[in-house]
Amino acid sequence: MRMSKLFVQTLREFPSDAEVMSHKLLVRAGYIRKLTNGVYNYLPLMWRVLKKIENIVREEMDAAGAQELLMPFVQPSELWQESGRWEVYGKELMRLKDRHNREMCLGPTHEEVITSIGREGIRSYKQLPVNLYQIQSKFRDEIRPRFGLLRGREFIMKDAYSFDADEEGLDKSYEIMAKAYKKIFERCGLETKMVQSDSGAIGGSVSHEFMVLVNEESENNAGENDVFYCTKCGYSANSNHAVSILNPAETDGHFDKAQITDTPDVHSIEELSQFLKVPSSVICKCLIYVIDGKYVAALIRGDRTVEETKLMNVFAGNDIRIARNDEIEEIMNNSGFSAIAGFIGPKGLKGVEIVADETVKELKNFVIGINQTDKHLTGANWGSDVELPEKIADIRLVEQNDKCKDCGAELKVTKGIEVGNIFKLGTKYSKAMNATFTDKDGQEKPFIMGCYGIGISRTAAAAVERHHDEYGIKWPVSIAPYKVIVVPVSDQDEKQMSVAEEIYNKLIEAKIEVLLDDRQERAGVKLKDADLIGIPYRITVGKTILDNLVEFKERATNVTQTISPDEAVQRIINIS
RNA sequence: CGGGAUGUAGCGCAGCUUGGUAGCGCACCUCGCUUGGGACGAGGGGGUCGCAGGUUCAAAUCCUGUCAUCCCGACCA
Repeated sequence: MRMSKLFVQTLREFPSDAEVMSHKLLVRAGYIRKLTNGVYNYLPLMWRVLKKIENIVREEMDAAGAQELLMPFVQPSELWQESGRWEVYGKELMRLKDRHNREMCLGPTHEEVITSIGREGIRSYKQLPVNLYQIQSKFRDEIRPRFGLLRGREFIMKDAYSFDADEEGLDKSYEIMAKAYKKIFERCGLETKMVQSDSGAIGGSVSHEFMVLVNEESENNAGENDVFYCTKCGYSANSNHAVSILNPAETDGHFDKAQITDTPDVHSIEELSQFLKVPSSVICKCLIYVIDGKYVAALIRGDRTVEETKLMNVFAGNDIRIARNDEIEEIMNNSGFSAIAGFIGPKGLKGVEIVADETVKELKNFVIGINQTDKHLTGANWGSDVELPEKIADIRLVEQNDKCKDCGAELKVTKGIEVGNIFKLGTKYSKAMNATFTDKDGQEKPFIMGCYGIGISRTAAAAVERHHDEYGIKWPVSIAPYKVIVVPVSDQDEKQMSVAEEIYNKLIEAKIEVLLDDRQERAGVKLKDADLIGIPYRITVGKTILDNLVEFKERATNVTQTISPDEAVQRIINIS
């Protein structure tokens, strides 16, 4: 491709509305352009990158025995009613009506559609297992789209769905996908970590995420997830799912008797700890949440933090948020109290479900709110002063240096970009939607399903996050839009131009994806653009061509060498 | 949903306090000159100042509303 004809506009400055590097660079280098909030045009260079990633995904999915198909982007509400998700999916589901006033939605994922395909097409266990996948745009009306391609509302995703006759079959299908994913990301030039995670709105039991770790890059960290991992045994999990052994802390408040103590204007745990001169770990924190519209009080040791996803899962909820002050007021009114936030306790709460984290069980002579403003109960004990809630669960956020539950070593935390995820769905959708097959024994049984996603556009952005420098992008060769760019320094110099053309033609002949910068620009512009766009190899034809020498540059390392044009061509051909 | 900020040419921005008919850099077009790291000179094109009302002889500027975008928070008990 000749640069003079290539549809690309590079910018001299970074766009003002971009925060993370992948967003800044992809816009500046002319790969993407925002159409509206969270929705981007993929310009020709970007589209080449996306197709590269898609093809790697296709090759590995096909090799793993999956078959590609394409499902509609617009889906009827009926299917979502069947699965029960029409009600629970929430505002992220973009709903619309057709001319007959029928309710439809834009596909944020395709479990419902694939389940309907499975139940129509698979009648017998003899047809199983089946794994079907597609590569397609998804639309999720995110609360807050950001970071360019990393969290858009419309994005390209590969989603695969497996159907098996039994759990063993699913385990096998899951294992095959886990292996395929590892290979896919490796081929894309991305090192990933497979971590345990919460299964979220998709539903199901077991799930893992593939994370690109980005902690090393200090400024503008694009990693939206905290990943906890054990340095010894390899345990790793998303913070929404990670568990640990209770960290040791002072659990005895050393108050000699239970009594109501004045704590005027002391609202936070930190203030309370300072005021009473006790460690925060002997304070029993009580947080009021709203889960699917219902009030929940969560008790946790004062030095620890509630993990909202874990808490929500205790109640099998879909939506969680901390209660507003007016809601706390309502609870107080209903329970015959009048305390404000900061002094809430579990005792006597009406219309509120109570759950306690494991951390509060062992507390002795502790401090707790009693629904009286400016007062706390000190020296409290379970049973005699406050009832220990029946519901006890692990609802705490793991912290760095907590001990690994598998081996006892210390856990560390790092930031990650989730580029892929795999779920064991089980029978969640097949049961709800009555998708069954006839098993060996003649019995009608629901499919045991799994689903497997890869964010294609996010993977591209993650690659930029991982591979760039101050001058621009450094694409891994496997997903670069072009492999090599030939740059004649002066378009006035006939010799330089003719050699550049010659190299260009030889590379085309060898079926190499090559750019020729034949623009009438000064050398600086062409060299800057080559770095910015991030083509992995550059062959620069300058004055030294009189000695039959060109410059060969590898973008990944920025190492340059002076070699003959023929050798440069040969080197490119040898790099596959 | 709450808080903060911003909307002026394709991109980056100034002008607004103190109202007077819109400007700078980059990009774009023409000519000259220049060619190893985003040159230079001369000339030129491009903007209903987010939108809608209001105040005024006069509004990018003041007032009201609205829409959009960006950032932060979503942990205070």
